[in-house]
Amino acid sequence: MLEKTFNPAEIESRLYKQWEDQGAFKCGLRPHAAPFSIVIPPPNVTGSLHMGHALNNTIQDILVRFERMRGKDVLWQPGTDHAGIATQMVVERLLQQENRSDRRTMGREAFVQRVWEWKAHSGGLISLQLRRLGASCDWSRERFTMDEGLSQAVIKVFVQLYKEGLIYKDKRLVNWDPKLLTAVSDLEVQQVETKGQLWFFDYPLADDRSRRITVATTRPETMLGDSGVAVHPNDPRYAEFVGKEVVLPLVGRRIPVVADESTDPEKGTGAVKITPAHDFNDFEVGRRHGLRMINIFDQFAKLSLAGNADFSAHADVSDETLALHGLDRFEARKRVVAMMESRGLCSKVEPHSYQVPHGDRSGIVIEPWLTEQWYVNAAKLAEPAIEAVEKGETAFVPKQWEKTYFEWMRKIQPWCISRQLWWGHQIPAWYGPDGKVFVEETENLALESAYSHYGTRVNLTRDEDVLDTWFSSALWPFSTLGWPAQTTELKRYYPTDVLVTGFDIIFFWVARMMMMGLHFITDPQGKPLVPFHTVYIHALVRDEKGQKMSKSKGNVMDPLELIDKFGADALRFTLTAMAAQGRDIKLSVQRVEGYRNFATKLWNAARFAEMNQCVRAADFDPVALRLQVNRWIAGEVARTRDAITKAIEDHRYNEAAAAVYNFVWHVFCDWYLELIKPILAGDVEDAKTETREATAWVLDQVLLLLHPFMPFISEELWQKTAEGGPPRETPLILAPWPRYRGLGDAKADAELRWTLDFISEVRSVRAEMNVPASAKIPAIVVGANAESRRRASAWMTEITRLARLDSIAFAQKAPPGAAQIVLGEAIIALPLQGVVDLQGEKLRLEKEMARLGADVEQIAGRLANEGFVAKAPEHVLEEARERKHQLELRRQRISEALRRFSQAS
RNA sequence: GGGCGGUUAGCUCAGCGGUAGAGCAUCUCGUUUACACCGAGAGGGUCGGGAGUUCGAAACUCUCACCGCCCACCA
Repeated sequence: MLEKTFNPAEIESRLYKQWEDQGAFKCGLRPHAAPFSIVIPPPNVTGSLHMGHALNNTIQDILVRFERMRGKDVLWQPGTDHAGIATQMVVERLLQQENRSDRRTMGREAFVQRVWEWKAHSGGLISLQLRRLGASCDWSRERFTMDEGLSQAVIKVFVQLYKEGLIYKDKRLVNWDPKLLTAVSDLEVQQVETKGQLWFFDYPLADDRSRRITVATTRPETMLGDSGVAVHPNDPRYAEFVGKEVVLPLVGRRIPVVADESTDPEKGTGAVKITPAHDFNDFEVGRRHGLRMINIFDQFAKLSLAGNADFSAHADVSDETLALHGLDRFEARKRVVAMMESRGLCSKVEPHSYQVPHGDRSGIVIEPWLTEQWYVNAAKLAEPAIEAVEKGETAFVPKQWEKTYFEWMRKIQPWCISRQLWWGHQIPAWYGPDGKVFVEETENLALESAYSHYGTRVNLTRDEDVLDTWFSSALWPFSTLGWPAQTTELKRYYPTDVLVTGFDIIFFWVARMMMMGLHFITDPQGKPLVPFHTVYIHALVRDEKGQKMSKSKGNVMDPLELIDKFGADALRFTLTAMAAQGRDIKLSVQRVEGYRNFATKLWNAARFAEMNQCVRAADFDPVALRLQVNRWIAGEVARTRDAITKAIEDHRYNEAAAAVYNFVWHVFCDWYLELIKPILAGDVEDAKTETREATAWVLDQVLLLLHPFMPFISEELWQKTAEGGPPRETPLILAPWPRYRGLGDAKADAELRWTLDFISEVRSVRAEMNVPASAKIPAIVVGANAESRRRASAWMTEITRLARLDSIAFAQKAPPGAAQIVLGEAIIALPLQGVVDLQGEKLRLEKEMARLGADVEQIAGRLANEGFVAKAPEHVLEEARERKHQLELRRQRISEALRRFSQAS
């Protein structure tokens, strides 16, 4: 017996456990079937489920459940990412709260140990939360990017790329995060629009201190590191200065004025101070002109002047300048400005808005800083990755994202992969006494290598840095399958089929997986393999006002709360229904509530079936149905099945959801169940039996078709409806996706269409004429042909019930004072004397007449157009002619009705 | 500056060259025993402006306006 109300919370955990216990999520259950594989975008081990995850994993789960039902051998590979910076920050904060020693006093080994402990106890919470969503991952294969095996893959990749010259060490400017004290990659830097000021500083000419060149800057404090001034070669204002020297105020250093194409005469004063060690553009200018790189900051972005050869060696550096030593860069800014002002060298200050780079994790201003780091030659690896998408080996859906991918890949910069952190994959590089580097998979191999290099045993010290988290994520599609070992899983499930992800990590992740996959994995013939054939890029989930959800805005919707309140199925269905391609999702609680109602609706339909003994029959064959209503609904099932199948194949999830929703609610519940009530209540046993079986069958099909979207309620009903019928062969999750042959009956469809129209039209007129629902009125069918008379008689019970009529009669003429409805060639007259407002009815008919007139005119115009008749395809013409015919027929009937109407009054 | 989206009913959005759609909201009616988390019905749109292609444009092209997002610029 089904409970009166559907209670998702009660069934969800029970069913999920059941599936897991049954091993339903496991790959390899169907060794002879075609494989279908998806790797999950590994969430951060520190993460908890947010709306983006909910959408991302709902889509994956739909695909996975769909393909599993289609009989494939499905692998949904789950796991988590060690998330270097994020995790290290979490544990450091924890240490701080516990008032324990910080990581530096703890030491590296102890700290890393502590992170592992944290991971064991609190990490991976998100894996549990994914289960609540219903994600049918093969948890027996769960992986973590710092697992032994995956770490092996990381080391191997690093070493090989190094030996191929695709990984190298370089000293250049990096994005330095002075809070996290590590380099970060370009992608981890966010430009933030900032309101600041533009200061105009005068630099006196060395030869003639009365003359000055004025530069404009947003970063006055960096002037201490200036080693030149650049002007545009064609700028007449500064032509005479080029080649001369100016004296850097506060420091006294003589620095040259150089001409450089990159200088924009329009910006600032057209003369720009050059600080090669602290600005990416200046770095290039400095390199072109051989300017000195003067580093004025330490790792905390504090001024570092004392002991700095560029300052202490110069006698003309004032004590006041040296007193700036140790100041934070922003404090230094104020002091430098004050010093310049007091010397009369700050000629102007303007308000100025500009983009300032911030660390996306730390949130503080990034400092370009000169350090030695490890880089990947991304441009080289990008070549085959670009080509693979060009050739369609990997396709993006929607396609427009390919452009984004190409844009970035074609001007890709070297990828800085070293991080000055402790949590992560330590770089397999060892240094000899003279600083020579040995990159090997193990320390022993490095020692061997060093031995043959030096000819004697030496001590090596390992590089302290770890790799960017995305380095290991880039290997995810094959490292999780066991690579570098040539496992059977790797052979069977790689390349994976679909990657489902958000556009925000196309660069971070998708592009890098393409590069690494193509570089390291080949087929038996040696042809490089893409990591996935399709990349489905989904929208971002925003709040109902379209704002990005964020904790600081307080507009975060917690998927788990929504699951608690409305059920996982409702949340999943909401996200699916709204997941149209190419647009962000604005999520509102109301929508979730609406789809919760949908689940309840289905539940109640199942209860209705149960109450009416609609039990599945063992040898049921929908093709053999006899009753028109049952033949019709079977055809509707088949159409719905095809629509859903196609929509999922095309990644149009919202359309798939709409198709199943519309069928269940508006076809099955609103019409079919209402139409069969008289049969079920009647005493024609054959009809009753057939209809019960048909209803049970349709409900079964609904559960099958709905399962990828709403796995819980469908599985629950699947099991509950097993009672009394033949035993279920499998749980729904493993049941086959329906395929039908021979369903769809044009005659039944036409008959039902006619009947449904009859009912709808009468209802509509009744409502418009304010006929009380309690008033049962007669209907008189006028001018009906034999078929319509047959139909009216055959469907008498259903029509009178649903249109609330007391009888249907036939006549040659409509009675006076009746509302009249055109249905095909016939007119349905509703004698409403006394109940109806005659004037109102007349107006109604006239209104319809006018509307019809306009429609007929429009279509007649099209058909009168020679071009249309000559060039439009035949089926379009045929449709137009048929429609015109129908409209004219209808117009004729209405005009007859109007005439009769005026005769009567 | 470079690139990519968006503008369709009050709101949120589908619409993939051939009769303008859904959900929600609104209004009217309804305790007909599956369901008020319901049922029946209704109102509401010259598809941002303009031009073009086409027999035919909400859809394709161009252009303008406004709104987003991404990337590159700390003068």
